[in-house]
Amino acid sequence: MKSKTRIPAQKTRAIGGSAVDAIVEQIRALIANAGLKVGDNLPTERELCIQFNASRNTVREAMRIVKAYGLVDVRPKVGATITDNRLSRAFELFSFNTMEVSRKTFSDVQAFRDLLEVGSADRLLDRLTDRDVEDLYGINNRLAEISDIQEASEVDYDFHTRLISILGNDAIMDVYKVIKPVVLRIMQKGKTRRSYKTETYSEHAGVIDALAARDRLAFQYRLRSHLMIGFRNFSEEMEATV
Amino acid sequence: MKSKTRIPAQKTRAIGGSAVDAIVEQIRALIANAGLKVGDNLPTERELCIQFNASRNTVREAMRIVKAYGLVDVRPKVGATITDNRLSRAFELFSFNTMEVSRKTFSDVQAFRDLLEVGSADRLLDRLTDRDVEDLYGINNRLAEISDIQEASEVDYDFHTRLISILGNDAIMDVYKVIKPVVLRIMQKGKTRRSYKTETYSEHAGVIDALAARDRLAFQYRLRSHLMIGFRNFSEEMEATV
DNA sequence: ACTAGGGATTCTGGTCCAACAAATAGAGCG
DNA sequence: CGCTCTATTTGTTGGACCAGAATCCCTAGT
Repeated sequence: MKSKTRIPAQKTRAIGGSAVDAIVEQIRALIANAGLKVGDNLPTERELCIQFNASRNTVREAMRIVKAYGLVDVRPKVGATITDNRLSRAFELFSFNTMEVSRKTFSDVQAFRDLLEVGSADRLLDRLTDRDVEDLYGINNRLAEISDIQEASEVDYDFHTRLISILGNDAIMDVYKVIKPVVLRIMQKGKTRRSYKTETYSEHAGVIDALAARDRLAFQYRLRSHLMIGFRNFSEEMEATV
Repeated sequence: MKSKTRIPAQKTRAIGGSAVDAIVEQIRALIANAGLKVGDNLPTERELCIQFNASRNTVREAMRIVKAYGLVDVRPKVGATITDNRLSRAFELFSFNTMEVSRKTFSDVQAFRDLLEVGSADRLLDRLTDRDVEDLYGINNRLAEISDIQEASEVDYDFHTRLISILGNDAIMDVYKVIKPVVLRIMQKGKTRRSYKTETYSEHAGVIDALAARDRLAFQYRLRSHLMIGFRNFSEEMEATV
């Protein structure tokens, strides 16, 4: 056996996790503990090799992950610079538009939206202002003037986001932003089968009417129906393809 | 110069993009064009090397990305199996938050939890099994045997996570994982003022009792009270400090 | 002859290494 | 001031070995 001074990360890593995963975690910890801010630089790959006792390939694979997470921007000669593009990276995950959202993902997300949008009716009506109603009508009217499905889905998403924004809850808004790509995909799916200019439009209008009339039950009923219709379309689609 | 039959990917790659990025794109196209569904397998790394005309390390870095995107699940000897964990990965990007919990963040997150936990009572009771009740009692009993606040908070979090898990909704579970750091801080804050061995414990027990009795209203009332108590504590704390 | 068990083999991802290529920040020079 | 040149850093390559899971194959027992 050759004389090696260092013990490979392979041997020392915790059971169950790969060496790469462990190093990803160490890099995260490094950023957090060293108090590195946006614009600062990480040590070079070779320095990290020494520091983490791993080969350069392993460190590189870990760095790829951290880069994919949008935490660093790495350039030749310059090294890895701290950034924060996590939100935009989250969107990129779903740029794999060639692959369909799986059925379970779809139903989970729709159930989640039902919980958020229908479930928050009380607080929604508490905080509702005339301005909110105006905006919602305005957004919905844009739907009737659009001929592109992609664009119509964006407007549809805007409608639901505007609805949720009434709650004034940043945590919920952030989550809504993250699931935007999936929701868009779901909406596009629905709009290939239905005429958004008439059906989606009138369903939205019904929801706003109920809001304006402060009719909680009507609001919940119409909104839930609206979400469920999309679900039925998707289900049939899946049955047909599979 | 050695006689090489193949031209390195390094040379042939498009301007501006790395070879790894190009291969990620090709894998993506492969999944789309071959019509691979969840459960199917990708070719082996060595096969992909030949197919994409790249070295194994390059293919591996690309595969790491695809894996990080939640599109495949890679296991030794078995290979890369198609999955769809993209939503989960998208949320994972934000698990890096270590920011301070402001008062608004606190109240937003608690309202969010109320929406998720109290709002899903119907479906929760639909899906509830004896096993769930057993587990919840088990977790809660651990609370009485712990003397460390940090650890008690973890158990408290486990309790609420186990509760949510009854829904069988991956999207909601993922969201819960994301807000874990904030929730833990909230819980720690609450537990410095109250005795978790008696108060938190009995509140949880009350919630489980209501579940076991299939009493929806009692469940919602007790769970909401439980969440609100924490809110009141934190509010006072904040007033005092700020 | 047939089947179940177990051991050997093969295949695959995981890690490591030592080069070389390409890009570029920065030093040095005209 | 602008150019070139060098040193450093990331990017890519090909080759090697390891651990472990899947598979095959041989043997022993019925």
